[in-house]
Amino acid sequence: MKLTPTIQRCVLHWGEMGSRWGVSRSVAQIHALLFLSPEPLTADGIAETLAIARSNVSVSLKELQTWDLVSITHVIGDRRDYFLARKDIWEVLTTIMDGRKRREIDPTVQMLRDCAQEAKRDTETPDQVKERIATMLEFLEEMTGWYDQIRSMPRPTLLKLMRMGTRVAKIVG
Amino acid sequence: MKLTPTIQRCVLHWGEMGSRWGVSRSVAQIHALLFLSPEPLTADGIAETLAIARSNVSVSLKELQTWDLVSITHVIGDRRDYFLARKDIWEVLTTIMDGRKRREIDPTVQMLRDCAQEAKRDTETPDQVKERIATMLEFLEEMTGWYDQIRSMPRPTLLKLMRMGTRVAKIVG
DNA sequence: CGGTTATTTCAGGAATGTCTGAAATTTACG
DNA sequence: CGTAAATTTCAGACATTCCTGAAATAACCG
Repeated sequence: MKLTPTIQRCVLHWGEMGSRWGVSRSVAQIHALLFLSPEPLTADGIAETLAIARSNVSVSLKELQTWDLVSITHVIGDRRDYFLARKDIWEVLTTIMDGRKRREIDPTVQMLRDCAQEAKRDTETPDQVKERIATMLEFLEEMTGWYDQIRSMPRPTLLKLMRMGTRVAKIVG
Repeated sequence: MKLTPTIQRCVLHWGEMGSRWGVSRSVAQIHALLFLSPEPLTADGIAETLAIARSNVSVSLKELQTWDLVSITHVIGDRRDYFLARKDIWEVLTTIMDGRKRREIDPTVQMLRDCAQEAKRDTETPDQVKERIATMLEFLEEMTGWYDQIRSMPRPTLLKLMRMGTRVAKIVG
């Protein structure tokens, strides 16, 4: 895949953003490249285009597959793996958000549940602190519950809702 | 501030999560401690409670202030600074989200705008790629626009909307 | 099988991020 | 002012993460 200035810019930017999102620069760059590429690419091709080690491409692609953002295809008469990114931006974004929720929010909710449970037998932590923990748990549960509901809605419905913006409040309220 | 097992657990967990969110462990731990603490704390007190260097506390508190999550108070007859975290979880969360949007999403939207602009004069990047960039820009603008609208709604309205969950779709659609 | 190509594993080096402690600076009081 | 307490700065130690290149493994073909 030829790396035109425009594509390069996207790839580099995506790479920088990636490191803020908890994935390595390579992973993010590879994802950007595959996302933009009209055709599937080989691991060797990616390594060459981005000038990174072949082995690095291998592990990065594995990670992208665990995120469900990249899959493998094959072409007849060629035994190399060809890699392909999800092209639907909506799916890409929701996949990433779901993953982050699972890795970052859900464990926190669990921890708070445990703390709230423990707090009953716990005489040494001040009531004010216990209450703050309880409030936080309640809030997070409400938020994640909402998120799950939103996610369960069919996309066209959600899109319509989004386009209405603040007007929904007037109609409902 | 006394570090009971329950509090310690929250602080440690928050610290681990923090590093996934792009803030250092110290910053996250200090934030957790201040958030739970019923009273404002001194920097020395924090350093002692969490067993981290005084200087580390100093820079971490500065960072938390740039995030608008922590502020300073004073008590009469004491010239030390006392630090105080926002206690309203809703505000804490929206403050963090606003910050992340500003630091991560907005620059990406800007980059995509620049690329889309540049694409007009650009003859070497394939049209398919240009189109993908355009789609992505469009989508992100729609999402951020929705976010801004949601954020502009008064909290009780939003809360009501959240509690309705998927039912809003039925009423509206 | 043996040979060839593709992929993965992994030890160690490079780069980055974090924390500490000493020294410098600021602030406030007598 | 001079002094002492409080805070900040910053160089370098420490830790973590990331990447590479060599070697091992797997997949395929004649």
